[in-house]
Amino acid sequence: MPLLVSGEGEAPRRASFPDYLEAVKAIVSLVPPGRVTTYGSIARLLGVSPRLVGALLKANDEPIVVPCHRVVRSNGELGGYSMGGPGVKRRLLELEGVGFDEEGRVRREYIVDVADLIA
DNA sequence: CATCGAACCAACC
DNA sequence: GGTTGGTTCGATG
Repeated sequence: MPLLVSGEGEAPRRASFPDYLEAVKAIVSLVPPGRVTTYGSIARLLGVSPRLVGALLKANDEPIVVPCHRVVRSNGELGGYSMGGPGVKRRLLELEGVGFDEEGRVRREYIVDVADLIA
């Protein structure tokens, strides 16, 4: 059951890409530095498929204002990164204080669910 | 731990 | 009009 949004003076319509993009931006910016969240976590909150979240972040216009590097896979692997490759992504996270294990995965204790951030 | 399949929407060819 | 993506999750061996 997807979200419903209403533009000003416009009939309510089914939320679509740009709308979800806004939501994701807001959510990602809630994640504090030194912590990471997952695609699935966001997806559940918005009621969409995790795949869509990936597509959203890829379509993200401004990676600077929306730190998409703070979103990783649920098993701790980095996932992809459109700009600069995974190496850059890992460096950024390390810079923020996120810990990695020998396998190159984010340690569990650094991963938070967005649900927790709201609660 | 590794593999398989299904769910979902826009972009791309 | 078909394939692909920054994926996930449960089931199975």
